[in-house]
Amino acid sequence: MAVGIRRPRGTADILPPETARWQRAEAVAREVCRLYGYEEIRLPTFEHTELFHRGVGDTSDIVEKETYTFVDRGGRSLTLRPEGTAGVVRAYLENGLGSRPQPVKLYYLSLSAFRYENPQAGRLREHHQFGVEALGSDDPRLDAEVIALGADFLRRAGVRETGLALNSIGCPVCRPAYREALVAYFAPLAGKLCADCQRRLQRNPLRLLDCKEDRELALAAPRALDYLCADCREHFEGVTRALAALGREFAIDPTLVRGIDYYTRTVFEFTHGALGAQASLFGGGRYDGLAEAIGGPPVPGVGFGLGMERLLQAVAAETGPGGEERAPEARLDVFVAALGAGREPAFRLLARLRELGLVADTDYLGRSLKAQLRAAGREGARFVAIVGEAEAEVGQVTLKAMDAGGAQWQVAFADAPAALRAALAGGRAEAQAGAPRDGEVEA
RNA sequence: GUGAGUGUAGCUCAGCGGUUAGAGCGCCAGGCUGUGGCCCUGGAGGCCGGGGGUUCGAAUCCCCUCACUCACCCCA
Repeated sequence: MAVGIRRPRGTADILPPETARWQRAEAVAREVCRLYGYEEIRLPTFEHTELFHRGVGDTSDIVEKETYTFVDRGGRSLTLRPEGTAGVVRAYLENGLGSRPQPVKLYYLSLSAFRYENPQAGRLREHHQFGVEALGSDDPRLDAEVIALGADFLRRAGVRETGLALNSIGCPVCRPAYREALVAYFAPLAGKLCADCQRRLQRNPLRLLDCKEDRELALAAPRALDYLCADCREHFEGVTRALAALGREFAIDPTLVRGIDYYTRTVFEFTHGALGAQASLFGGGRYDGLAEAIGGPPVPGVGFGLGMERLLQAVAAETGPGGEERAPEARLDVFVAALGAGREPAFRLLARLRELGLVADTDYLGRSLKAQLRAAGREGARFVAIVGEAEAEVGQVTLKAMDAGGAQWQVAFADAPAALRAALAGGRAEAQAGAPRDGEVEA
């Protein structure tokens, strides 16, 4: 209200203490990736528009009506990435990662993705994804590994109430037949289909299964699994066997197709009950044709993308309202309170404490001692170092414990850092033992 | 792109035709010429989202617009 310019629709400012929750989730993601042997990749935020048209697909809703596309000053058509996979595959090809040991296993973290959508719960115009891509192998065990990695991440991040839906949508060999079967099934029912579905019948019949208008129709439709070629059937069985070997539970959902065109064979999705209409926590699958589609040699791949905002929403829902509020405060080892002539030496002390690795801060508002102590308490300081007129005169520092006892003693200015370090390391008992007895004052 | 709901202090909200628009929390200060938490007192902070209209008079009623929320579509 106070400012004239506000953030664009569908974007979010992420402030402390919310950023701390992001950092915790990100730390978990890095750790899980490390265990599975995935390394981080960072990519440009925008790519040539062509990449997404050929990769994600012209007939996908994402490219058809949700991209942020612009022409730069050099006349190039560029697009803010709507997802992460196409860029990863492009980078794999462009940087010759095919000549590294295969498979190449990569992850990206809090990668921003842009889609021109109407915002609602769990949906933004800019959101952030944690994703994983394993390139260079079509081994079904790799599909299972990617799924297991995602599941482990969810569990460690604090999400338990989640379910895995799995399906296979075949490959270029078997999909045409399935496509025809779908059209044959839906065509006589065209009159009953919604406007969008009328169009899908022509352009992208698989997506008819996605329609929420009439679940009965979709559930009764021919199933992709029944039309798989021998290779795809074997692959799918391999995935389910591998998941069983890993002890992972899943439910086969014949209507699961997903909205991005590059998927082949395996598709999967984790859903969570606390996300409103946007139940999908993360989704992914195999994309063996993507590298070729964007002009490279055939490179099989499998991966997923996970929405960080939705993840944190799910974590918050499971932690409970109280737990979410109780974000750990930024603890301070020492608050340096300064008054009058003490301000110069106090500022030097502050720098010295930080050099020693203590978390230290001071007052920058010229406040009264009372107010500075209040600030110290608010920031969770364990000790306060007071350097006022009196201390400055005799070259000493008053140290005060901020616990219930509030013990207080004085040390020479030069000894203050060591005394504070000892007090912090040993707790209050040692702190007092190390302090001159006659210097102690009861609060 | 479509539909519904909501816009009042930094936050959560009250006020819903009638003097200078309020509370709680938070922030700052005082109560104690230098001692935190609890308490008390005070202060700062609002073009009542924006524009137009109705009216003697609009935060309040009407219209438009923008934003937010939820939902459709689709996705993370």
